[in-house]
Order: sequence, then C-alpha cells, then structure tokens
Amino acid sequence: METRIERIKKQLHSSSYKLTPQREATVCVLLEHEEDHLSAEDVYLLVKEKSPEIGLATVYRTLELLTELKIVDKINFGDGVSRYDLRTEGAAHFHHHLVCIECGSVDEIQQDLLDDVEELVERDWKFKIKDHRLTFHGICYRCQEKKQQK
Amino acid sequence: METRIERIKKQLHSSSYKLTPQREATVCVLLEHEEDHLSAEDVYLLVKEKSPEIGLATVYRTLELLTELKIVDKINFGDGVSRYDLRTEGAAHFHHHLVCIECGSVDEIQQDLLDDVEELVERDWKFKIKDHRLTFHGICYRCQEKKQQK
DNA sequence: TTGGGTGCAAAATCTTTGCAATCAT
DNA sequence: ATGATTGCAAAGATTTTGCACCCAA
Repeated sequence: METRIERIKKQLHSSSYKLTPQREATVCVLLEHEEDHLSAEDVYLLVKEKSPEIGLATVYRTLELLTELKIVDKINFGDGVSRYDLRTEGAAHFHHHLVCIECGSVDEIQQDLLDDVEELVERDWKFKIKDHRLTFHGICYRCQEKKQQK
Repeated sequence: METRIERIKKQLHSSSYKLTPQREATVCVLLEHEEDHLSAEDVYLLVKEKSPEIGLATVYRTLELLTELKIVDKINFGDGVSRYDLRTEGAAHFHHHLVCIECGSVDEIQQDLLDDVEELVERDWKFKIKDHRLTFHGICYRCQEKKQQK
C-alpha cells in the first residue's frame, strides 16, 4: 500500500520537483491537520516544532508549489489571511465549507452538491468551469444547540 | 421615486450614521461601477477624481461601514485584495461570480441557483445558512470564442 | 460643546523577493 | 560543477490605527 506522502512525492517528481525535508515536513503538517484550515503562519509554527530550522519563506514557497500542483487549495474566508486545504484524494471537485459566524468553526462538505448547478452554468452562461469555491456563512449545529439550552 | 442613494442614506441614518460628502462620493463610485469588482484602492482613485481631498483611510472606513450594514459585500477572488460589490437591491441572496482564469474578467450571476442545495445543507448538516459565496473559476465565453478562431 | 467623522502618517499584517549559502546529483 | 532549494532579511503590498483637527447638531 502506497502512502499518501509517497503519492505526493510522485506528483512532485512528475513535475520535476523534489520532496525535500522541508517540503516533506510541511506536507506532514498538512496531513496531520487535514480537518483544519491552516494559514501559512499556522503551518510555519507547526512545522517549526519538528524542524526548527525552517524559514517562513520556504513554507510560503512550498504552499505555493502545492497549490500549483493542485495538491492543496488556497482559500480565503475573508479574515485577511490565506488558508491552505489539502484536496481530498480522488475527489473530482474541491469540497465546500460551512463557516460559523458565532464560533468561527469551519466544517467541510465533501459531497459535491453542485453537479446540476454547474451543468446549468456551463450551458446558460457558456462558461467552461475548471474549479469552484462554495462557502456558506451561518450558524453551526453546535452553536444552535447551545442557544436552545438557554 | 426614491433614488438608490436616498435609500442608502436612510439605511445609514437608521443605524445613526451620517451620509457625509465623503461617504456619498464613495457610494456614488460604487453605484457607477456596479458591474465592476473594485478594490479599496480602485475606489479611492475613482473617488479622488471628483473629491481629491479624500483620504484612503476614509475609503476603507466607509467600505467597512457599508459592509457592516450589508449594503456591499466584501469578496476575495484570491488575488490578495478585497473587493467590494454592491448588493443587488431586493435580492434575497448574494449573487455569484464567474472568474475567467485566462483574461481575469469577472461576470455575475444574479439568479439564485442554490435554493435546493441550501435546503439540503440546512437539513443534512443542521447548519443555519445566513449568507453564501459561490465563485466558479474557468474560461469565459469570450476567451472560448477567441480560442476557436485560432 | 460634544461626539462623530476626516486626513495624514505611522504602524501592523501578510506575502514576496534578492541573494548568498547549501544541497543533491 | 550545476541547478534547484533554502534561510534570512529586506522590500512590497494591503489594511488598520493614533491623533489632531474639523464640523454639524
């Protein structure tokens, strides 16, 4: 069984990039925090714990590289920082997000949901869709429960 | 017939804000460029043409205020700057965007499209939706035509 | 006169870049 | 040797903030 990191290594190699120790450490952090939505700074601090010599610029360059290769997606929830999210392996499309305006949590929706909408947009707007970003802002189930208890 | 700016003035007043000349000039620019997706800097330069004494900070503060009052929406297409988009009057939901990865154009989709999806998300994820952001990245019809001609 | 609003400049944030040093082949 | 990669510091870009001044109620 091939590991996730090995497959990423191959993806890098097939574009003539190397999986350096710094890049590997960065990817590991992303894998270990797949549920989170880390900023470059977040990633940097986490990588530093295990590889203290790494520089912030390297993290930025690595994240940029991974974005180019479509291994991660760069997203922005409107708080001034870019966040980086591992693409779900094998998924045809980028997953969606539920941002809670009360507690700030970010949940993911892996299910596609947009098939019909995309078909309509391609047909009626003559737009060839390559990627999408869908984010809902609202109140997560946890905060709704908290409110009901009051 | 009440003008758009008069209605915005009332919205400001009902939250005890004034429509100062600077704010009015800023809103006017937004109204005159409703189809565009201006950054704060863009707005600043346009406002300056008619009100040269305005400061960039005032533009930022005005845009923030208008965002709070839900008169404009702050959006981010991943190019490092926030853009400000007048909400369509009377529209229940924020409109969607088509960003062309070839020419950088941004077209708008006013049609809602997400009714079914939102119903499903509210039901299955127990998420109370307050707002959404949907952006498609791809190739606009203009660039597709250009390619075919080659 | 009083508090909101403004302009300016400085500060704060986030991100990119130049460059010398280092590494792997 | 050679070209890719790195760390550091500096530069860039965007946005926010402090503060004195101004203005309308």
